[in-house]
Order: sequence, then C-alpha cells, then structure tokens
Amino acid sequence: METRKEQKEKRRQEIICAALELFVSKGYAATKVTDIAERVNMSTGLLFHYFESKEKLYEELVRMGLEGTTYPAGQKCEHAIDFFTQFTTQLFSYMKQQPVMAKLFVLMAEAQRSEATPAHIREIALKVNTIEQFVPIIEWGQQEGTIREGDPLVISNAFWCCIQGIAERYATNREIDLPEADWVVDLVRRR
Amino acid sequence: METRKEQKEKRRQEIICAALELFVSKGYAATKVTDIAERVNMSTGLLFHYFESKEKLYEELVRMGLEGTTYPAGQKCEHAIDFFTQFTTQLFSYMKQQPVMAKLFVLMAEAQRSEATPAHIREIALKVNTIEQFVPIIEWGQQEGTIREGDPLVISNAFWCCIQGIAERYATNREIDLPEADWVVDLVRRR
DNA sequence: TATCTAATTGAATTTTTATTCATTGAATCA
DNA sequence: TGATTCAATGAATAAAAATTCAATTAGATA
Repeated sequence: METRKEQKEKRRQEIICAALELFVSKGYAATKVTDIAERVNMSTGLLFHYFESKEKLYEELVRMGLEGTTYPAGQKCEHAIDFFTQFTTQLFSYMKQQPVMAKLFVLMAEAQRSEATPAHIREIALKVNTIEQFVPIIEWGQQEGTIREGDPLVISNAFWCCIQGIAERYATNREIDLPEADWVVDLVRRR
Repeated sequence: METRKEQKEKRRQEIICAALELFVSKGYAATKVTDIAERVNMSTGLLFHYFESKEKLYEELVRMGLEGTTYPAGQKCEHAIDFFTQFTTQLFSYMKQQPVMAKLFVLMAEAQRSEATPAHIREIALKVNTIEQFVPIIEWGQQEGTIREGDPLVISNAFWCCIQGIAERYATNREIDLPEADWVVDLVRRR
C-alpha cells in the first residue's frame, strides 16, 4: 500500500486547511508559520519539510482558489435576471455546504486586493472573475427590461462587492445565516 | 506664535494619514514602520518621536475611526425604509467627499474582524455600530410593510455586509463610482 | 533482523522588522 | 549672544519571525 505517500498527502492537506483558516481569520501577513504548525500539532521545522516557504504555501492556496472557485457556469437563462438568481443561489449553496469554499473565496479577495500580496501571487489571484464580469449580462438585461437602469459597470461592481462583503463575514462567522439569493439579486433587478 | 506646536501637530497628522493609507491598502500587519516613515519622508527613528509604537499609532487611528464614523443620526423618518435610504445616502456622500472617511471605515472593519488585531484595540473598534444595529428598524418596517419579510438579523447583516463590501473597494479604488443608495436599499425593501 | 528511507524534532541561524540611542543642527528664548 | 529645547538622523540594538540543519526515531523493505 502507498500508506507512506498517502499519509504525506493527508498531512499536506491538513497544513493547507490550517493555513487557510488562519490566513482568512488573521490575514496572510499576520499569520506566523508557527501558528500554522501549532494548529496541526507539528514542529515548525517539519512544516518546511512539506512546504518550501510560507509564501509557497500561500501560492498553493491561491492556485486552489483559482480552480475551486470556478463559478457556477450559467445555464441557459431566459432572462438576464435569471442568471443572477442562479449564480447567487449556487454560490451561496456552495458556501453553505463547504465552508472551505467560502474561505477560499475570501482568501482570493485578500490576495487580489492587498498591496502586500507578492506580485506573482497577485497575478494568479487576478485571473478569476473580476468586477467587469457581469457587464455584458447587465447590458442584455437592460435591453430586455429585467435589470435596472444605470452604468452597467457600476451595477456589476455593486453586485460583486455585495457578494464579497457577505462572503467575507460568512467565512469566519457562520452564526448568522446567509441571506436569500433573491434579496441580493434585488440590487440589480428592475423594480 | 505656536509655530513649534502647530508644526508638530501637522507632522503627526501627516503620519496618521500615511499610516491610514498603508494600513488600508496592505493591512496592519503587512505595513512596516519604515513604509510609513518613507511615505512622509522622515527617518524611521523620528517616527518614534511622534508615536510610541506602531501599535499605538494604530490605536490612535482606530480611536479616530470610532469618533469619525459616528453614522448619520437618522432624522425622524416617516417610514422605516426611509431610514435606510437616508443612512445610505449620507454615508455614500461622506465617503465621496472625504476619501479619508471611506478609509477609516475600512480600517475599522479590519480592526473588528481580524483575529490579529491586538485585543484592546479590537475592543475599541467593536464599540461602533454592529451587525445588529438595524434590527429594531427592520422590525418596525416589517410591521409597516415597507421592509421585506425575513429574519431581521439576517436582513440587517446582509445590508451591512453589502455596505462594507462596497466601502472596502471604494476606499482603495475610486475609479468606479459608488452605486446609487436606492439600489442598496432595495436589499431590504419590500417589493 | 539489518538496512534504508522518510518523518520528526528542537535548537541554531538568518532575515526581517521594530525600537532605541547618541549625536547633530536649527529654532526659540532668556 | 549663549543657553536651551526640540526636530531630525542614521547607525546600533533588540525582538520577532522565517528558515535551516544535524541528529533521532519510526516505518518500510530486503
């Protein structure tokens, strides 16, 4: 049996998870590798047997985030507004079912936003969806009449920031439920 | 003339401003005091002539945030929903007029949320408005029929997170306009 | 069982960052 | 003007954090 290799992989995963928790709750810069090691009951030295450096560990998480947070591919929707409902519903559902998802989501946000993120990591993080991602759908919805008037970029931005704000809290404090997807969608819906 | 004292105070303010910028764009932990000193063209040593420590400087900012972000005292409103409109409008207007406001807002958010914030500073930060702040108004609005159905706490939380998400982006990137207050208010408005 | 390999440790080292300090020069004041 | 005080520097020190490493143990393998 590959007990040895499997074991190693399992341990790597433990570290990854611990790091994710800490990076999200304290921020990358403020988490010490000893914090991480401690959380998985491992000597600090050993952690470096699994990961070359704190930064590489971060990079790996960001790469995971890049793949893991491939957002719900919109099914074919009849109306533009349905896209938003579907998108939000699925995203919230993922976050509820897999706490890790919500955390990865927040990790990515920090990696993208913070000036302190090492440049090459930031680049990776920036490959995921951006603020402009919803613009074309919003334009379509405005013609249709299902989405409110206004600069599509500004609407897209507002919607995305709202989602991020919600995810940011939910990732570290699950005491309060996520809102209904519809509520959030009302941010873009024509009244 | 108090040239001396005035000068000193002015310099302190410069430092405070530089620190605010950096704390918001990189996070508290990732900002080095040399970064701050550099930004105000001052030797690192001198900075300690003005502030006892990096932490004290942070504390002072958080205290400013505590006062500075006393949110728009709701005028008397006829309907609960009007409170939200008024609140959001004023908040956005402040943020637009005074970039510092938006930044303080974000600084406070980090101080509140991050596990890395020194305990006594976090306490100070937590004195400002919380997620529950809107609950009573939402309850009132639900009776009235101006605010949507649902757990008031969850609604309050969603609204606040949305505001935070928007502020967070706007504080560091003013390229994209703030949304209309009404859009955000639609998050809580009954349809 | 003897041997080899990989996991593990904890202490030592290096690197980074915060903080101190002795010293200088300029502004104020007596 | 001479004395005094404070802004200012930059190099020295201290503290914190990351990383390395020599040595040990446990597990696999022959």
